[in-house]
Amino acid sequence: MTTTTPHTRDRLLDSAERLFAENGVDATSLRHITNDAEANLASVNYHFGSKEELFRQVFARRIGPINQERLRLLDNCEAQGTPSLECVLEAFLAPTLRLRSDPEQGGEHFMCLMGRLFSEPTEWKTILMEEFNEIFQRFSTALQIALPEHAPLDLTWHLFFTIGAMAHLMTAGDLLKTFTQDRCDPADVEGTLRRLVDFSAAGFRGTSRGESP
Amino acid sequence: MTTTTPHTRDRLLDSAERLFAENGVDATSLRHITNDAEANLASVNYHFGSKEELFRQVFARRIGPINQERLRLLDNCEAQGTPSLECVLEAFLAPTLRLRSDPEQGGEHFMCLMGRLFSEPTEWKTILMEEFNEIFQRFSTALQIALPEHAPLDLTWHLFFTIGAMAHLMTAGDLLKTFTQDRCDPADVEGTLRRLVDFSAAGFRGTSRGESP
DNA sequence: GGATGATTCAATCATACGTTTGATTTAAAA
DNA sequence: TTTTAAATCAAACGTATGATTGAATCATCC
Repeated sequence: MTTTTPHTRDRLLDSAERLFAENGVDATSLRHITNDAEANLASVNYHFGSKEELFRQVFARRIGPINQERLRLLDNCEAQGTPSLECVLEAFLAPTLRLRSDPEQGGEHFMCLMGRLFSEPTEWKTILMEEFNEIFQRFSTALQIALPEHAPLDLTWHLFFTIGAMAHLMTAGDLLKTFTQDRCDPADVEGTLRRLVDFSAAGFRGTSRGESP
Repeated sequence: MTTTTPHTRDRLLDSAERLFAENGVDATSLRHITNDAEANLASVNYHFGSKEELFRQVFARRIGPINQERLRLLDNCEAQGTPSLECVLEAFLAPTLRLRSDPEQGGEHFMCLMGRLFSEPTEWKTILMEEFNEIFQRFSTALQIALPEHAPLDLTWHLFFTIGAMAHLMTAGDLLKTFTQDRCDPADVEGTLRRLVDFSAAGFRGTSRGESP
């Protein structure tokens, strides 16, 4: 918003995003961030006022476009009449999972950071949830249209499970790759997305067979 | 292992477990812990040597019995011939989810702590994974027996998704309750367990219908 | 009861933290 | 060129951290 902007502010956001993701918010000091960004220690408080506000801005910079993309994809689904379950789920999951292959941006770091936020103490978690409320409501109704015969309460539970699987991919995807000696690789974003969409869709629709052997 | 044990050491473990779960490992200081446990600051380093070792012991105290219970339940499944998918999944999920209703213990705190560990920086995460490796291998083969027609790679992906949903329940279950104004309540442990088992089982078996509308 | 080892305690260590200050540099406006 | 505001800088603020010390206390055994 200033007349001419040196990019110190953006370097701070980039470094903070990466270090928050790699080491956690609490474990990342302003000195780590300013060293990494090759900026003065005081620059954080000059540009952002506090560490908490820096974190909020790191988050706000990315979450808006991501959720916009979610709604855009959902609109695409609904434009062709009653949307399919798979289409709705993909609209929800794709924008975050695709961050992993964000072209030459730090989207991968943000993905990891956002995933971790789900399990962070309440203080930070509420920041995430404020932005998520609208999305949650919007997709809940879309799911009810896609699966009209299911109880709304079931859909809520199932969406919650799906979010859990998504968050786990965001934070521990590299671990899966290590564990399986690269035979499962979340870096194949579209393949991973298809797998998660199919798994969740089957879960939403419910078991197709009886239970006891 | 000493002759007579005052219970300072146990009070430290209990307080650390609770505070680590509520505020995060990094954000919990030894002074918070010792104040809560009504012990002297130096007692942590006397009994455990360091904060990291305290954390390891908090974790080691619980994870062993939990994983033993997992294997016991899995043995129960396999004792009756070829185990059903639901039985195997329940054997995997129940021991952690049931921590929420642990009788007068701090199991709920540990559940939250363990769930967060999945998304914690590598340093702490590896501690979790060392203990998890055997369980992971054991249940992978059990799943292959329960679903012999499925590719092993698919089962690995699906187990990963299931773990994600489980971890999300452990760390953000209270959030689901708040969001739904108590209409979804993870405190109903057996009901929640049944929902997750059914959801995952359907996901494992795959979609029962076509995709496009 | 005195000796011995285990535990607790207050006090302090050096280091790191987020934040603030006031001077200095930079760059656009007059 | 002078003026003015934005931006950067080194230095310090007070507080908190994990760790350590050596004396004091406790319980136990000879």
